[in-house]
Amino acid sequence: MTIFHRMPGHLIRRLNQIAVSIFQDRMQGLGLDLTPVQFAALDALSDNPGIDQATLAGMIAHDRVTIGGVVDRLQTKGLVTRSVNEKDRRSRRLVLTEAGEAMLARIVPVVSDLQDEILCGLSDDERAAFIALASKAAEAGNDRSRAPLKIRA
Amino acid sequence: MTIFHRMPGHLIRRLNQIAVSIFQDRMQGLGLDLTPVQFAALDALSDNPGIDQATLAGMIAHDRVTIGGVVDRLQTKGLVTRSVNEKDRRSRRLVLTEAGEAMLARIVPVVSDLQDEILCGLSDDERAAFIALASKAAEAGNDRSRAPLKIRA
DNA sequence: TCGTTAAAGGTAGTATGCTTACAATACGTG
DNA sequence: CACGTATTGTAAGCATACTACCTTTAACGA
Repeated sequence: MTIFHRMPGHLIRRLNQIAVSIFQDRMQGLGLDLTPVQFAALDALSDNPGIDQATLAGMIAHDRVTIGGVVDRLQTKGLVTRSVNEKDRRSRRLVLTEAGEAMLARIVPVVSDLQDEILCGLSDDERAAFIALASKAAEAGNDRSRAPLKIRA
Repeated sequence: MTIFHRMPGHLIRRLNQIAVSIFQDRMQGLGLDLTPVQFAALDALSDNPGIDQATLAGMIAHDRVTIGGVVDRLQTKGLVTRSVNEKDRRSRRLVLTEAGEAMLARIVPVVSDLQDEILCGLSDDERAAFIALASKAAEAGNDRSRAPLKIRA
């Protein structure tokens, strides 16, 4: 065990690797093919129907290019519709299909449930402490990210 | 702010995004083109010269395929040599070049220093608490990852 | 109205980080 | 020794997650 393994950068990467793997296992268990970003996009679109890709990107802290690809795949799967916004022909209006809403309703409880599994090594108190610290750090570092979270006013 | 933004999975992804961005900024500040994985590989190889790609992958918790590509790029940059291990012709002996050792020596203090910046929103006590909790969670979830950490005996 | 600026989405290119599959090589037991 | 098995590296393919750049379109000031 070198000091490398105690560095925040490494630990955070490891936790992310574990979280993504657990997410994938759960989806596979349901026979679904959905990634964490795709879930985030569906969730944000359900709460904010009709937004464009750049706004969506800001809501879930991704860059526009990545979200373009994610929306492509959600559209191919029939979960999202993408149409030119006639009020601003640069942007695309994104709306969940019925299948998209149904998919989201089905997986929301699963995704909520799996969150505890990511931190299964921690007690309830420790998990709460971790979430509080992680929230604080993520908020403080928001502007250091390439794709900051942009919460609408 | 939806509940989504308080989910460990999202927070961890955000922290990783922030950490990678800070790493990239620091490297760019030094005029270098080195990624976090590439640093991890150089660090592990400096301590364990002559290991093969699979062993390296286990030491830094990545899969073999990813490390194959990383080593490719380190070799192209002249930081690592890769040669067939005559004792086991399946594997490749990886050794840092002088340039690789020099590069590592140059960036180790920078990388160590930047760790605090990742968690700049936390006080010293909070940062220590975060690291302890993250270490515990990462260790507990190690086997859930697709590429678990394999510490040599 | 014209010209500058800015914003949205796209393409191309790079690097992670995986999956599956396969060739070459080593290793085990019968 | 032969055969089945395991391991190393790699190829092909997919999905993030970016950068840099370009086109289209909108907004705004003079």
